Amino acid sequence: MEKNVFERIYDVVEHVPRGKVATYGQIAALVGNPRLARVVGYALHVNPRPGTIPCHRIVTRFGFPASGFAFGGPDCQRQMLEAEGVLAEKDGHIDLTKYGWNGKDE
DNA sequence: CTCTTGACCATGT
DNA sequence: AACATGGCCAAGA
Repeated sequence: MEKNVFERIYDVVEHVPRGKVATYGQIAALVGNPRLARVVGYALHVNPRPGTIPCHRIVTRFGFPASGFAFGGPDCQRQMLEAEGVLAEKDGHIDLTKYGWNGKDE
């Protein structure tokens, strides 16, 4: 009995440690298929559990907030990340080389 | 019930 | 190296 893709996505997203960011592809890869990135975006789009699912920690693989981010605005996301301890670059993108979650809690 | 779109990423030309 | 298309899963019309 395998859980639905959504369940896995939420599980992985919630497992993202504070102070780090994960990319859609990373989540999708951990879920099982790196091509499921679209479903990951859709899963967060519905966001059935706001507050439980840190959508602000999920960015594209370039470190930029995804298009159409409709939970407060891209600036709001940067504020959240800074509050988490993730400092964004001057370009507004996140340094995935340092803050990019490896899929393991340190 | 079938087709299209969707917070994306990877591969092919 | 850059542009275009494919692919996966799910939900809306």
